[in-house]
Amino acid sequence: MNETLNARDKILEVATGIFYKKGLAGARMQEIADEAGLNKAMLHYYFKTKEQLFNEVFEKAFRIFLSRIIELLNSDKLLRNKVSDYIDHTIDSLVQNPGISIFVIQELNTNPERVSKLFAGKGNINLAIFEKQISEEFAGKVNAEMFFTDMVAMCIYPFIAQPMLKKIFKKNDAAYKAWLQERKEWIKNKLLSKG
Amino acid sequence: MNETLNARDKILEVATGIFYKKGLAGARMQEIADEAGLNKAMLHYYFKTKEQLFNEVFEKAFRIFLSRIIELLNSDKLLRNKVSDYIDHTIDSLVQNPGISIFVIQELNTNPERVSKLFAGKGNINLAIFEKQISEEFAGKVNAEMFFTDMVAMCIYPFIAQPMLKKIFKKNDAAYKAWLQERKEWIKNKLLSKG
DNA sequence: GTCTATAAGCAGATAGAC
DNA sequence: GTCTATCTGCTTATAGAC
Repeated sequence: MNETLNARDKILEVATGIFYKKGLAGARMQEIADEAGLNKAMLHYYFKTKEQLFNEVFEKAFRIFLSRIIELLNSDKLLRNKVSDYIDHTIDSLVQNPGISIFVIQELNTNPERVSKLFAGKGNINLAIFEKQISEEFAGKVNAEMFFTDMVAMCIYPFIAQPMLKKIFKKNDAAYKAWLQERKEWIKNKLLSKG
Repeated sequence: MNETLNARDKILEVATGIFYKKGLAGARMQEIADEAGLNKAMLHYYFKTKEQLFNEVFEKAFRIFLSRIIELLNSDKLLRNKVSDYIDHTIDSLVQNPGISIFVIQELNTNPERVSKLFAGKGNINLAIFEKQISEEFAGKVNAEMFFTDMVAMCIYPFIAQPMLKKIFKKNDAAYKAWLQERKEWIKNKLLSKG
């Protein structure tokens, strides 16, 4: 990315890529050091332990993955704008951060205590407003939890299952990216239609 | 589960749980041995290396996760039966195999070469029949790739994001399981309605 | 701040007795 | 088949020079 980063940021950038791909247990400090162009001692100088380096990477990932979504859902935008913005933002953000969804999900599963901590901090997702909007829009026929799950699932799953879907649909990287753009509109229609 | 398993099967059973939770790199042969009630030497006696033990676990997981689905999709059932059966089978199967979805997805991501190998073997997913059925049912208005992705995503995502969704929806294990049963019917309606 | 060299501990794998 | 004891190599982490 950027060649003018200081050592600490360079380490973080490189560590992000490696932790995303290999997880905490699979990543090697040596590999991070090599790819960042320094030695292991420097990693420990800036981050003390592997776990601390990992924590910084994870917390940033979680913010990217979730914080704007919480904000958005708790806002007082119109439902269809809210949904539309969620879909655009999520898909764009995941295209720009390859591997982030699996990384976060994997870690939250290995380490479920994190979920409690993280939600306790930044403020919870408040479904109340969303629920009210859904109920109004669909005359009580649509369950907010189901709607929310559908929305998130339809956006995130294509990233989680990317290798499998590429294979099944016989798409290369470029074609898959284009397909994800099409998919934005598909999801909006699917969610907001009154079937 | 079963107390009358022979040593090899007991190891496999225990290893499955541990690999599901911690992955290849995070799992410890010592932990598997302890939980199976024997020692590390026995693990190597039956499986030679950790990787070979892991491979057996993964291949079985992949079969559970995918093989019946391929069969089903390639069958000549009516579309609505096909979809309905897929949803019921997938959700029931994932309820009975906690952690399997993340495990398979994680491994296919760490190790994408596996995807090619596995699909090369058991026979590919053939979308052709499915595509034709969709096109007929929805008068050409529904794209088969999008439909397929929606179907899979809506079923699997609730398992992948289980810790997060439990927290957001404030459900305990029992309530979440009940909700998953409700969700079966919700997904069927959502997919098969003509909005 | 950055490096080299090394300590300390751990985990996978094997040898060999029973 | 099952065990204990041990080897070997790898990985995190630190000590200490510059």
